[in-house]
Amino acid sequence: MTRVLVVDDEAPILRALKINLTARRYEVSTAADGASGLAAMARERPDVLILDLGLPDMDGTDVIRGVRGWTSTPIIVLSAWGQESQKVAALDAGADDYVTKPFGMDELLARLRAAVRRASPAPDEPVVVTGEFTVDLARKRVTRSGADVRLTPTEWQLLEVLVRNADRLVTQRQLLQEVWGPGYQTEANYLRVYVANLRRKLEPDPSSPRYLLTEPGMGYRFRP
Amino acid sequence: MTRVLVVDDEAPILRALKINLTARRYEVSTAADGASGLAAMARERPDVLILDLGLPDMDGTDVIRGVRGWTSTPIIVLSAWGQESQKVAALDAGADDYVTKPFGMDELLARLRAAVRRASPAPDEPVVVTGEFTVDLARKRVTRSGADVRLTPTEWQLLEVLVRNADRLVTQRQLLQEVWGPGYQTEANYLRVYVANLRRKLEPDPSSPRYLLTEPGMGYRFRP
DNA sequence: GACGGGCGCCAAGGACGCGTGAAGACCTCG
DNA sequence: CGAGGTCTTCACGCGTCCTTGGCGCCCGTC
Repeated sequence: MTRVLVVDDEAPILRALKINLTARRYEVSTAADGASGLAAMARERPDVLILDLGLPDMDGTDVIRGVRGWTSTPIIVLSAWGQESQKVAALDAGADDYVTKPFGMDELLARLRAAVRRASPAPDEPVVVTGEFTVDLARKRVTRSGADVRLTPTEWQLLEVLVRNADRLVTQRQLLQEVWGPGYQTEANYLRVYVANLRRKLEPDPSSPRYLLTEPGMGYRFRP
Repeated sequence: MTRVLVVDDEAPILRALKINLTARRYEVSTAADGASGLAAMARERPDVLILDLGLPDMDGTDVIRGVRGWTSTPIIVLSAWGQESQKVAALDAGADDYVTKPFGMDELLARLRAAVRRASPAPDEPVVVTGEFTVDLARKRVTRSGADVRLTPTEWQLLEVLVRNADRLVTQRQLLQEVWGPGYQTEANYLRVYVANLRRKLEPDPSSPRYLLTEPGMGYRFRP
């Protein structure tokens, strides 16, 4: 299910969006100001952010920059009519789309669909195979010699990031950021623990890995 | 340079866009109806398509579907005010963005930048080759005659700075600053040690380097 | 021909990062 | 309310990498 975070300080709009989006089978969470919006982004990792520019505590473009600092989650911006310079600033700060209030719900929903579709251009290779195990990104399943391998949520997220960047070196910072969120960029401990777990479950010889390689001092690399 | 194809049947709008976009250093080509627009897409492979929905010969959403059949080039749609159902149909057909006429040129330009930015997340030159070895910046990988070369973090950082400034002289100060940070700008020792390491790992004859050259008294230079 | 600066090279120590096991905190079920 | 599973945190041993100093060589200069 697609998860949407709505950040707006006007309660009626918040309620209207929540009702409409929930009816369309989106999973909706909300925040009423910029600071708690940023916090919610990090905590809940929604698939899309709908952001009102007229927040009480922060400038809207600063919120956008705060989000863009660590993720490319699509951002749809809401704002009052006629503030064209704001539009430009928001788009340049990294917003993906812009809707002017008052807006039609149908238009917003269409833009939402477009944003989600753009963000997931992954009909490409949903399943990756190695000599030892196979990873099915779409089904979120891992099998090894025919049998399913049980992964915890964190283990799966970590593996997913590595597999999506197959053959690429993924920095420790990047891994921590994408799995645990910003603010964990120094907790390299977690990586050691969870990479060890994955190796134990996936590698033929966990102590001399063939697929989940560590690049000392830099990060990890998945080799298909 | 970014290439834009504008498809619109109204000559004044076509001219205005062409003038404004050209002034912004876009490379602009035009078409006046859907059929020639599709032909131009296939022929010229622009980086972005700006499409007016009100064309004389075809329905706008059909043009979008025709384009989406074979490429994911960003599409920005133009249309008259108030036709909300059209907007929805266009976005669902695969358009990336939507601008209502009359529109401000600044907004269109901002949306254009956003579309291009989304489409090309990799403005880098990811791989550099020499006669002896290849450096893949994106994958953070160095191969020499087919085999991977193991570099330590510091070695890699140093090599990366040199490769990104290929053919340019990089001063010792700059290298020390970018690899070790400010405050190390006098520790020229480090450079000697690590350049020697890199040469040992990459040069065919480390004692008479062909790719990692010393510029006495100044710094170093990478020659691809 | 002696001198000195800049560079290449080597080797040793100390610091740092990684893998590992284990224990406590936390959450989510039954 | 308890039990199982999951996440966090910590300490230890080991291997690697960084730092540092010294030495010799090749230049230029005096």
